[in-house]
Amino acid sequence: MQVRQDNRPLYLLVKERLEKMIADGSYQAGEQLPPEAELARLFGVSRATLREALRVLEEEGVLTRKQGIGTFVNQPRALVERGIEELFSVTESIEKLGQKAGSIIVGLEQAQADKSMAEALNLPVGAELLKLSRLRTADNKVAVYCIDYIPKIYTERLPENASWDGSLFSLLESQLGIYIEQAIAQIVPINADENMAKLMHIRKNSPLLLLKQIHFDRSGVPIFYCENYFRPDFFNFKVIRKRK
Amino acid sequence: MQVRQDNRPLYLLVKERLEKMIADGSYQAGEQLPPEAELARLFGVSRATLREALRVLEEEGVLTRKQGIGTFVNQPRALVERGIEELFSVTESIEKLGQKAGSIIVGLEQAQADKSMAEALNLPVGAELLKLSRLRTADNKVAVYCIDYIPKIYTERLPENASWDGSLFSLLESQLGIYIEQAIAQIVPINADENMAKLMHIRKNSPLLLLKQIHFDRSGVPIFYCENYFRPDFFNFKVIRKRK
DNA sequence: CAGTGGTCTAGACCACTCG
DNA sequence: GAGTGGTCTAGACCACTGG
Repeated sequence: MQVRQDNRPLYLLVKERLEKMIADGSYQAGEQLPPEAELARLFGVSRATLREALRVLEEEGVLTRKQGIGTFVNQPRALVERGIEELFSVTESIEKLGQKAGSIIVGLEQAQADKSMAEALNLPVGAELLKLSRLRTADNKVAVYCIDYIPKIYTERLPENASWDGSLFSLLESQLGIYIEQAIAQIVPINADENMAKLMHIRKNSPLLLLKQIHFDRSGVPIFYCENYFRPDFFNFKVIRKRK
Repeated sequence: MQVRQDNRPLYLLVKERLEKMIADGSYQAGEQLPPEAELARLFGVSRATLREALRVLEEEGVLTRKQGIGTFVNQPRALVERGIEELFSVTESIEKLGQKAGSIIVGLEQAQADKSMAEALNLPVGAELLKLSRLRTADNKVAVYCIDYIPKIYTERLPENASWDGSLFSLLESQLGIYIEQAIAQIVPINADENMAKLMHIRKNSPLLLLKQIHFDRSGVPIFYCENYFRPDFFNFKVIRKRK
């Protein structure tokens, strides 16, 4: 009796078996896999299920499929580093480095949406915002300067004692049930001006990487905007670029 | 003469009809779609085909599906700009701006792979490379400074009269059948030194965006490495960041 | 031409969410 | 329990690639 003790989907099990066979050398890099029909028979699943497994593996870059030719094993990726295309909060970024994340609040003030900000956040011009300026530290050394602009419609629903010290992502999720799902980031190289240099303990004109980001929730509703100035000696930004 | 008969897959037609219905307001942003079974009936296709259409639309961020709840229409994306996560050659980037791409060759010399380069390109240390330095122009103004390192094993297979003026991507594909599929890019903000400033007709210490890229073919084999210095006043780099 | 992956169907059951 | 999307099957035909 063939029982599936695992309640995980069948195609994931197939995917794992394929991964193992590639890892242990049953199928070498560059080699062609057997036809889908044969693989399906081999694993004892329907071709649709096998194809779902192949689809995931192709999406992960393990395989390449070519119509009319076959399915091939790719070279293993040497670099598995997280790229900037994966969104995480500044707090998470610092913790990923294995360092302790901290915050120093520099400013907390009212602001009004100008034309471009209003457009980005889908608000009327002049809508009230909270402008939050913070220095973010990694092991007590300043690593990022963050300016967040959060619409008042959200901040006024936060409890009085809400803490601005940690991750905005966590605050929005735990207090308001808003899950930040993605962001559009604009990448700008910039030099530290006198003020910024003093705040971040770096020399004037040091190069910084500025990320201007609009954050969206699960439904694609823009939630807040921020400008983050990263010290390039603390962070190593990568991105996977794919041809279309 | 070719009349466009519709050979396109059924699921793409279904996808287009859905997109239209969303665009014309039949299904509003935030609204829940009918169940998959009903939609399949409505379009006269099997549920599997309908689901393929939904899968693509979800991948493109148009829809959100939640098991046990339903399928929902997302807010339309305001920004449809191409992001840096899509790979294109410098030539393509300039042409996308609607400007004329040109090249000025600054240097063409032999080089040997040092440890990090050898590791990146999966070559032995000391392997011979061609180092190609070029200024790339947009409407005859210098926009990018490119240094490409291409293993000799590829360049020696190129014809004598090969032109280094245009896109390396095109050259590799047309002459060697190597299709560059993706790249890993490291993003570094940097200031122009005296030499760079003179070459690019900018002021010393102007901020530049440096992209250090390893390019891979379809099978994941590293092909060549390059360093591109972009003038931020010519290029606007964006990236879509997604939470995992 | 033969062989490959790509698409499609009809029907079934499972897993999750909510009232 | 009722309703949703998630998974799975068996079989069929189509479209592309190469010799």
